[in-house]
Amino acid sequence: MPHDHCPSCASPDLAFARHDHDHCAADGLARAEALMTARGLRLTPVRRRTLEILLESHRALGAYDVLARLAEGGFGNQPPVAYRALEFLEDQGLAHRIRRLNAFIGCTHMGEDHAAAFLICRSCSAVSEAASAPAIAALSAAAKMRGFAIEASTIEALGLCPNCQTGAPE
Amino acid sequence: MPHDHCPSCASPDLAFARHDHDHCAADGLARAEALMTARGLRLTPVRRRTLEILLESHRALGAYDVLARLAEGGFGNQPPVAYRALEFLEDQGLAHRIRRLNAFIGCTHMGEDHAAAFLICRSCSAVSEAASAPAIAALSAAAKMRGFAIEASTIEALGLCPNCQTGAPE
DNA sequence: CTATATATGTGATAATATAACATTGCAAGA
DNA sequence: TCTTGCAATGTTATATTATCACATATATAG
Repeated sequence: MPHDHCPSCASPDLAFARHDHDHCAADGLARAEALMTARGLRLTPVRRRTLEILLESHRALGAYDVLARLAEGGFGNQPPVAYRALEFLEDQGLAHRIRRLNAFIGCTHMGEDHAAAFLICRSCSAVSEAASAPAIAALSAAAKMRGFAIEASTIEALGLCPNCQTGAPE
Repeated sequence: MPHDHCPSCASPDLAFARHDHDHCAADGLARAEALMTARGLRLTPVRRRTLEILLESHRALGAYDVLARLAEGGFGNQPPVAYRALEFLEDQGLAHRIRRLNAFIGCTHMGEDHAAAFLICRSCSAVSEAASAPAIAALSAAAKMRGFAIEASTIEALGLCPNCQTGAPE
């Protein structure tokens, strides 16, 4: 399932693939702007810069890493500055929290109204985003048996990305 | 899939069901002892007590909650005491970490050599353990497309358990 | 232009987790 | 039986992650 908005994309997700990352990041930012406009919400300077920082790589960044980068740009350097921006981006589906790493990553499927699953490389820390719908469907069977109503889910897999499978530490 | 070791069990997992919890907890402890013996490892007093504490309820407990309970019993009350015991139990599959809650819960499927998925009630905090194999199978498709090798996974769903679906805060 | 809501800044602190090293106690082989 | 070595526990200190509370600033609607 290539991105229909990204003609150069032939892979299900770019995180592990060599690609024009400048394009990738710029595109993400543009999509975010468009979404915020459409929703009547504001991608303020802190929020925009926070997203920009996250989109610089396909790796998850801790809130304090983000905060340090924000401070470099003249924004406040107290934790709430970063946490608030990150929370906003997460609420809007522009970024995701990776619970396994206590860290955050820019979304690579903005606007696709998605619940996401993540593949996290334990060697290079790259994170690829996948649709979680199939996994949730599987979980739903267990939920149904128990009468449990699922509202949100966290689906993360740790392992090795294709680039790290040769010669990575065990 | 009822527990074959538990004749009174008609449900896939007991966490949300009324049941003889004394039996449930005692059984868990006994199974843990048996497993440790079989593996030639030691369920020392701290570890045993830690497991006992976790098995007292089908709720996840923070490491510091566990620590306080351990201290009551005369064990050390510094964080590593709890974290080490919890880590040991987790490594042995006797307990699980719930990442969404930064907390730990006693395993309800000891010895079944399982990767587990969790259904977490946001109202009463009860946690039910399910097999994660089906969900992981679904994720595997995405992993395969990307050439990613899954080694471990975190699968957690947040929602409402059957007991909390009527009249729970939105 | 002003009232209001939204967003940001700041200081303090809470909650979670680990590092490093000392001490104890069990256990296998001399 | 010793003793030697390893596994487990205890303790101090500190790192990391996250939130609260309140002051200030900025945008937007009326």
